[in-house]
Order: sequence, then structure tokens, then C-alpha cells
Amino acid sequence: MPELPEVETTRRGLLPHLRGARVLALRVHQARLRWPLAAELCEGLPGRRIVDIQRRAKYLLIELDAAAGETGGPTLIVHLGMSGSLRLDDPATPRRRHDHVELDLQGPSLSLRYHDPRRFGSWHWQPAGQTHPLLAQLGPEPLGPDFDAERLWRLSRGRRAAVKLFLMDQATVVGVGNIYAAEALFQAGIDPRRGAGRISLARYGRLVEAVREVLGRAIEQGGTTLRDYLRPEGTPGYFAQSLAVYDKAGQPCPRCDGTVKRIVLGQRATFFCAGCQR
DNA sequence: CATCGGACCTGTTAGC
DNA sequence: TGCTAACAGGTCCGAT
Repeated sequence: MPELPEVETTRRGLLPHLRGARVLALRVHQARLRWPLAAELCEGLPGRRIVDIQRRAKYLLIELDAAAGETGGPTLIVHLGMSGSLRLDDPATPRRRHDHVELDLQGPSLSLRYHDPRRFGSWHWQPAGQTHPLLAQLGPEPLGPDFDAERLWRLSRGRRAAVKLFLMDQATVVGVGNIYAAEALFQAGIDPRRGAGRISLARYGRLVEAVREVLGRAIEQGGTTLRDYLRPEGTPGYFAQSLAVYDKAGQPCPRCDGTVKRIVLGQRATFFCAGCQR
């Protein structure tokens, strides 16, 4: 489900409620997520106070305070996978099916519930001063200064893979998933099938601008709700109204007189207009 | 190295 | 109506 805008929307929705809250207890109803929940997480989390929430790529970084005698605090890392979501519930509200993990919070008294039908998401524990291995190999943030045309151009030389796969590779740039890759390539006028190594520096410049613009606008709209994505407060994101090509096979292209097509690239549905994407 | 396919899961929908 | 197959917002890992 969630790409960068949905994760960022989740972060922004949670932060005002969770900053300063204390985790009284962790209740695990299903430990078998993408990876089994680590024992050190279960032992280390209860009693900690949440200091801040950051985001790196599609990972939420829930920063915790230091225990007595420690110099820095550990970080609880959550990835939402394809179908994960976090929601703040009144503790009296019954748990739903697929609410796999809950945190009992104090100040305010709330239950933070992790819901994930497909269980492709994961929870990790990062001790103070360490970088979790999953975060070590990530490319730059798309909204940060290190994501630029020169980087895309340099990394792509000699690469024969389709540019859409190159763009979705988290070593190239993080946070761009299937929806926003399609939208950014449409906005930049680039055919998703084109070999990454056969795109000019100037066109990568247009792609960088398109990625930034699309992700930024999606964050402003609270992300994209296609089926079931909801923000932590339970409201949908509104970016679905702005989608130009994603999930619009057979519909007219918003820019030319062509028709949006659906193909498969890297086993993922890919939407584009052959009329104006070259 | 780069590239590809399979794997991990459940729920919803389209098609017969 | 009921069964089956395809498909869904991610990404790691092993084989080539």
C-alpha cells in the first residue's frame, strides 16, 4: 500500500499524539510479519517514552528516550509493507482482525494499533548509535538535496533495465513505488519501458522535477487512498483525484488524444500513454 | 555487477 | 450463486 507520501502522512498524523507519550505495554498478537518480531524489541520497548518520529524512505523511525545509564535512546522502526497501517484507537475499541501489534500508551491514554492483512510489513529494533542494516544501503531522499539529475544519469549509464524499474530501485532513490513511478514518468513524458541507460541528462532533470512535484503534492493531499489506506485518524488521502494514469487503463490521456495503456514491467502493472511518453 | 523470478501473505474482484 | 484465477500500494534473496 504505502509509498513515501502515505508513510509521511502517517508520520505527521501520529506525531502530535505520540510525542511525549509513554509505552506502557506492547501486545503482540501475531509475531510473524515479514520478519519475526525480535525479542530485543519486545524487551526493550515497554517503559520508554516516545521522543520524536522521523521517516527514512518508507520506514517510520520512532525515536525513544534513553533508559537510566544510557547515553542515547534506541529507535523502533516500522515498515508498512503493502497493506500495513497504524491507527490510534480508544483502548476500549475492540481490536480488529489483522491488528497484529498494539502499544498501550499513557499521556494520552491511547492504543496504537498496527493493522496489516498481508503481513508484508515489519517491525525492527535499532539500538542507540547504530544504523539498522535495512537502512544502510538506501539511496537519497527524493525531496532532499542529494537527489538530482546528475546522480540518475551517472548511475544509469550502461543499465539496460527499464527506467521505471530503475526509478523504483531504492538504491537509486527511495520512496517511489508503483503509483508515483507511473505518475512521475507520465509527468516527465518518459516511456516507462525505455532503458535507463538511454535517457539524457536533460530528461533526467525533468524526471527529478516530476518526482519531487508529484510526491510533494501527494503529501499535501494526505496520500493516495485507492482501496483501504487510511490516515492514523481514520480519514482517507485525497491524491487519488489527482492521478493521471495510474489504474486508468482505457481512459483518455489527460494530455494528448491517446489512451492510457496497461502493461506489465517487472511483474508490476504499469500505466502510461504511448502518445506522449517517449 | 545487473537482471530476473520467486517468495512472503490475505482479501477483493472479475470471469466463467 | 459459487468456484477459480488474477491482482493488489513492497522488497528481500537466490539463481543466472
